[in-house]
Amino acid sequence: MSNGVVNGNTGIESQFESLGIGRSAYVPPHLRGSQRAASSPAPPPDVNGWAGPPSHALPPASNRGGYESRGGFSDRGRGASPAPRAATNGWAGPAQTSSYSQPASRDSFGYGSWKDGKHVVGGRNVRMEKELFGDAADPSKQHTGINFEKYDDIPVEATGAGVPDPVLSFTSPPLDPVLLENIGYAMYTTPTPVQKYSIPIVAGGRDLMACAQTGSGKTGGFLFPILSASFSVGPRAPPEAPGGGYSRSRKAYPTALILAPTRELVSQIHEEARKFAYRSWVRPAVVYGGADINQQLRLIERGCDLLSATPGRLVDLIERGRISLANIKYLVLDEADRMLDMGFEPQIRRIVQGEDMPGVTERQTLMFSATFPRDIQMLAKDFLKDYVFLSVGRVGSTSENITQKIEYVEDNDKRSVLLDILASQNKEDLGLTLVFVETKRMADMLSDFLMGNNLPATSIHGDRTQRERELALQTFRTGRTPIMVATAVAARGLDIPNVTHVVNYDLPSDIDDYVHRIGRTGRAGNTGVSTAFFNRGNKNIVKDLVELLREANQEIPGWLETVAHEASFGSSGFRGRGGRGGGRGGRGGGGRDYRASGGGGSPAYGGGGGFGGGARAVSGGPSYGGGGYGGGGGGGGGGAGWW
DNA sequence: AAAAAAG
Repeated sequence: MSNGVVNGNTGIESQFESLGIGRSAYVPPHLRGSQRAASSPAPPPDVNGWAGPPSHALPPASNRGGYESRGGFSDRGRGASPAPRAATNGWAGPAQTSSYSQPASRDSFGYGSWKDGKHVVGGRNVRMEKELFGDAADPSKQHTGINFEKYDDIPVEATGAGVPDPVLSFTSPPLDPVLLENIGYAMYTTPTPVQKYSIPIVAGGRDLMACAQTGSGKTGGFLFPILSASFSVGPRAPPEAPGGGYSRSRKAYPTALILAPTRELVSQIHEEARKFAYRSWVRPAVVYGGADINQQLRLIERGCDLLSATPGRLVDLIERGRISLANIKYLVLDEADRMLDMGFEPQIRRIVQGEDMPGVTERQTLMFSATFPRDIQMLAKDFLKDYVFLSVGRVGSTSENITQKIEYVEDNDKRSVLLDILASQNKEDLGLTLVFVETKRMADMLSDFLMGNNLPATSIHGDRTQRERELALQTFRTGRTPIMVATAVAARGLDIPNVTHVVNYDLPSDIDDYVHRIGRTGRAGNTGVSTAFFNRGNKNIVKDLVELLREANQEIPGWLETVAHEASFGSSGFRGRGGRGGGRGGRGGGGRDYRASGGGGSPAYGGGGGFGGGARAVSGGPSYGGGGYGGGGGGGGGGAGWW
């Protein structure tokens, strides 16, 4: 037993290290923690005592002799590679996995391998487990307090030919036992609705189009089945490799590719992939812009089986001949609608259709998108085959775990009102506050203002360097700067535990953006508060906002209803229903399987408004037309209106 | 209109 283990001292110094403060070498987020490990002691024996290990799980790693205390694990130094290290310290534990037969291989202790057609599972590694899964001293990595009952309220609808029955729990089969163990370490106990469906769908070899948002367990929804199958089936030999074996070329041949719109999102997906690939042969890798490309190249060379990437940097690396997609078995497009909004379509089409990626029938493709407008339907038609369509309701908006407040605040008063809010919550509320603004300039100005008022704030937006962005996220996550001012870069997808308050200092003009923003709090069934500053500049969102508040059973200020009524009255004269895109359906689902509703030819082109109350995508008119987007409204006769 | 992403 590891009696000599000392706890504590995860303190200032190591935190500074992990933040890159006081050290010259910049450490990207996906490498952080491996440095710190050298100076931080092993966790106490009970730290890994998560409840209910699968029956095949090994005993807690701390039972195997405290090899860490021998100090042979120093990862210190530049680069802190995630690649397997020579195991200088064999543990004396029981030989419960096949990896024990090769104890000194570089594949031991956290890294597995694939040998002679079999999965050789790596031994456990306390340091790595602590880094990947967190512990009591570092809860920023843990999904504590997940309210799984809330998840069961989320409506899910699966359509398509031969949809497999959803699974009800994490079991083997269909999931690989090694993956189940990792799911246990991450303390996920029950699959979310998306996962219940996606696991058998992907395991059955089907393609998937899912309308779902982060927060619904989407990342696990694609990582679990992909990793599970990869663990069991093993790598695919690169087609170009001479002699059939692995060539020693410097080109990487990932078998799974995940594309996502922002660097932070890609980084976050990679962190999840690292967790669930623990001890397996699969080496996750990540590439995105704004970071040193040579360091990314070095890391890719050390292993690149499951690659998370932003499109631009990936294209760059393909052009340099350092990544080949010829080996891809699994392709995931995350936040597909957002990627198209950001103008990534040419690059995505190039990656999927213009390079060496296997064709649609030779790979499995999964698309995730919050909405299902026509351009996404087109993409689905081109990239997917006979797919199952999954529609998942919203987590945050329809449930009542986020208290949404709307306050009328003129632009000139916003600063002082924000100070009031922050001051009043500071006393008892130890959670994090995320403040959304519309412009990068405002983000800078506001965070400067807050800091000038002795409030620990930081900011994140696209004009800050990648290093600054990552540092901001890190200090926010860890609570060193519990206030973060953000632009749209942080609106979607980011999963930051413990955000208790979201302030919409500037309301967005798109209700979907609003939903995403407030969804940064009240995660996973926890409660959260959202405050929005509303004034005459936000007229364009008022109708959808009121509708949403009503749906979510929130209190609606009388004045807001008045505004909504008058705004709607003002525009309804010539626009019928008013608002944009015909409104949303009853329960706020992400979209609708346009294939199911028949209606004759060329469904890819939408056809028209034959879908009562479905997603905005299939309502009449072009997605961005009609003036409901921003403009419109006011001019047309609202003269007697509230303004 | 702004933001994001390749440099």
